[in-house]
Amino acid sequence: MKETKEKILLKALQFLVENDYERVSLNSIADGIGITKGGIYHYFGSKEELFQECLRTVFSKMQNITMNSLKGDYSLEELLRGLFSFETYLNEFEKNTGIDFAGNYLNFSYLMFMGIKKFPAIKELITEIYRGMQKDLENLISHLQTEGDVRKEIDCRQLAFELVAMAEGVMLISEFTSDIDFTTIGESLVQSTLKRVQA
Amino acid sequence: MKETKEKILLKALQFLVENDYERVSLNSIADGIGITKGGIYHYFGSKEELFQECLRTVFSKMQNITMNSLKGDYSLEELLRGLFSFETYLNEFEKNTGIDFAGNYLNFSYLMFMGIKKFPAIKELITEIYRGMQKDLENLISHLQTEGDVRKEIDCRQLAFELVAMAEGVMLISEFTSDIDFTTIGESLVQSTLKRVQA
Amino acid sequence: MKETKEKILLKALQFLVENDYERVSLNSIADGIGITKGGIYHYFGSKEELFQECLRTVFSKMQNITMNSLKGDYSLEELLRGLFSFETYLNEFEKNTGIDFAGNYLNFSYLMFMGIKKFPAIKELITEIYRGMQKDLENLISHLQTEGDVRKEIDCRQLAFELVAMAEGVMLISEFTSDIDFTTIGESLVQSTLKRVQA
Amino acid sequence: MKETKEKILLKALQFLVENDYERVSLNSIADGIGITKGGIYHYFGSKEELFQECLRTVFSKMQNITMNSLKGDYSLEELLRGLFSFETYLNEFEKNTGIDFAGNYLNFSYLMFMGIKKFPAIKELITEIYRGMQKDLENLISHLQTEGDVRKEIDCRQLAFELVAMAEGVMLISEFTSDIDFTTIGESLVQSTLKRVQA
DNA sequence: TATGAATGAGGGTTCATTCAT
DNA sequence: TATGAATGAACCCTCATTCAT
Repeated sequence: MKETKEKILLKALQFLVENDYERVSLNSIADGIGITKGGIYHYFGSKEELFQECLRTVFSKMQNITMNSLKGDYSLEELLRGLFSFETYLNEFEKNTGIDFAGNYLNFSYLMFMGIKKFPAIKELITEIYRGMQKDLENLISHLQTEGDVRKEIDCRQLAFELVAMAEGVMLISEFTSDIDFTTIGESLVQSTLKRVQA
Repeated sequence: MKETKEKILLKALQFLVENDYERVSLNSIADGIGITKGGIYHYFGSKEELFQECLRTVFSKMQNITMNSLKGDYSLEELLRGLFSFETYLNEFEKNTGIDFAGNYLNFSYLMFMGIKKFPAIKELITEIYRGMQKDLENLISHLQTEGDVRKEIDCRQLAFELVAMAEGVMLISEFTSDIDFTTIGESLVQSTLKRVQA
Repeated sequence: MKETKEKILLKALQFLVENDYERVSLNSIADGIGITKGGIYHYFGSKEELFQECLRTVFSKMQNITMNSLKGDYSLEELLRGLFSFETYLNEFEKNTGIDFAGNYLNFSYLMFMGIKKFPAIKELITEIYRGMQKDLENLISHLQTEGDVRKEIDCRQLAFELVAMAEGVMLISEFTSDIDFTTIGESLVQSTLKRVQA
Repeated sequence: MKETKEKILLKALQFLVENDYERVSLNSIADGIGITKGGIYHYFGSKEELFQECLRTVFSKMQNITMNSLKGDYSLEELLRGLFSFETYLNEFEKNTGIDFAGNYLNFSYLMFMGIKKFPAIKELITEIYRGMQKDLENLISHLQTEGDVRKEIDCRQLAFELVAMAEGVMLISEFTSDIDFTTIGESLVQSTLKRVQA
């Protein structure tokens, strides 16, 4: 049945969020879903294959989420506000995967870095995701520019890059800075960006 | 002699940049510097202890670098330009550690994430580094504000946070976006920040 | 198959009789029965677990032997003679375990002491064995007392303790005293005990 | 200085009472007395040599104690009472070695068994001790027999053996039987022995 | 489709021992 | 007389992998 394979992938992902690759044993996965180690080899040729598929699945879902979040007919302000409401991402993600990142951006980042170091193919996937986000954002901004909502002198491509980078950076740094409020930061970024970009 | 201990630490760090923690074996380190596995235990009580000291050293050096980079009597423009000249960091770092990150920010980030997940003590060290950077930056901006170079309505603390986050985010995202130039990005960020902040 | 597990247990016991715990390596056990070291971990979670089960098995069998030896409708003389025919124990034991103690009571004692020092659970088992022996003996003596074969003033419980202690002591000391004959000793003890106990 | 060597021996013994041979490392001994592992090799050619000398010392002291305890002009009752006042042994021993057996006969027995299994030479020493005890006891009893205090038909040699065995056995078994009082047992043995032996 | 026995390579760790100083 | 660096062998243990069933 398909169920078993998906159970394996899910358990693998769950453990991968908690421990690192080498620490996650096929045994623990098998135990976790009530099958035998050997059974895993019916669905995956090797541990690497399993985890590669696992990560591919994760980041595919992530791509869907980010793509959908940038479709639609947003005003500039709505666009920015969506971009800087960081928690939405992880929540959306948890809804789609069933994996609880516990609001922990570190765990998610670690997954990304680990995937990249281990599987070159994953790096391309992730690159694709960010590239897509930037492209979508660029298009939206460009559209707003055409309609006169964004200043003419703005380089849409670069702005898109900056915005994505900023969002990412804030999520990362906020892990190390407990005395600053997420929502305040988000709103502040929205306002300062509006000020320098809005026509 | 002290040489051996430092050779061990250096080799450990070198391997850690390339592979992940579990993959780096004491065997390979020992082989790499021409001693026996058992010899490592003359200097370190365990693998964990070795790598913790290894990471502690790395991040201590990083702290020194970042702290020094934010001392001095900068104008607002100089300050921002220093903040967004990303390559300077890694270069400075390589000069101090002898470790070649090959302009690869991912490897460095991985080191950070791994350290945080594995050693709580390291997390505190890193938190301290970022907190320090933000505090130093806040003070510098605050000073500039007193002198009338920065707008009165700016919240210095929050601006400091945003700037650090942005710098970090750009370095990270740029790893996935090969078609944008680092120097251009940096200069553009300097300009747009000046525009919204300068009195 | 169950065979392998039992082979492991048996080999472990055999080596344990010869060397001490720390000296018996899983390697030697594995080699001794033609499997791999890793194979042992299919049946036992750790070296300790293996040897604990090993000792538990040994002492359980011992319990059975001693219990059976004290059941039945013996006369006082038969009872004592059974108690002081030391070799019977070890012979019986070898029949049940296949382990050759080579008439060497020291090896067996060592097993006991080692088990006690290392595994608290084993200590309780052994305590139980001796307590059982004493209780059974006490009941038998008490029964004989009721029937008028044992003097009224005898404290059955204490006599039981003394007899067990004496039997044990003789077995132990005889290891260091080669110039005294076991059978003579046994018979002599039977006679002197009869003299002071028999009604 | 002689001090160091004795410190080593003493520390070795102390650890040997607590852990078993393989578990006691030269490192822990060296640490325990504030010297280096290498320093031990100035006094002992190997670990085995050290511990053999260590055990030899222990059992030599034991021999002195037991020998002295059976010298003197005792009455039969005094003799027996001395023999069955078990705690005296360990106390005397602790006074001479500084090692605390914590009233724990098991630890002492274990030392004996371990020594025997590991060093054949030690076995002979111990055999000698017991043989000596039996011989001394035999002489004392024989002397009492000549004086008419012990029945004529008693085989002195065998009685000596029995008494030593009983004492040993009681100490051993009492470790497993917590609900019987040492002093009561001792006194009871004295009485019952008197009854069957005294002229 | 899945089990379970077994392998074999490798990992971290301990420790007696050596030796230059 | 003692240190301290270093070795090397052995140890327990883990785990991905294979394969007969």
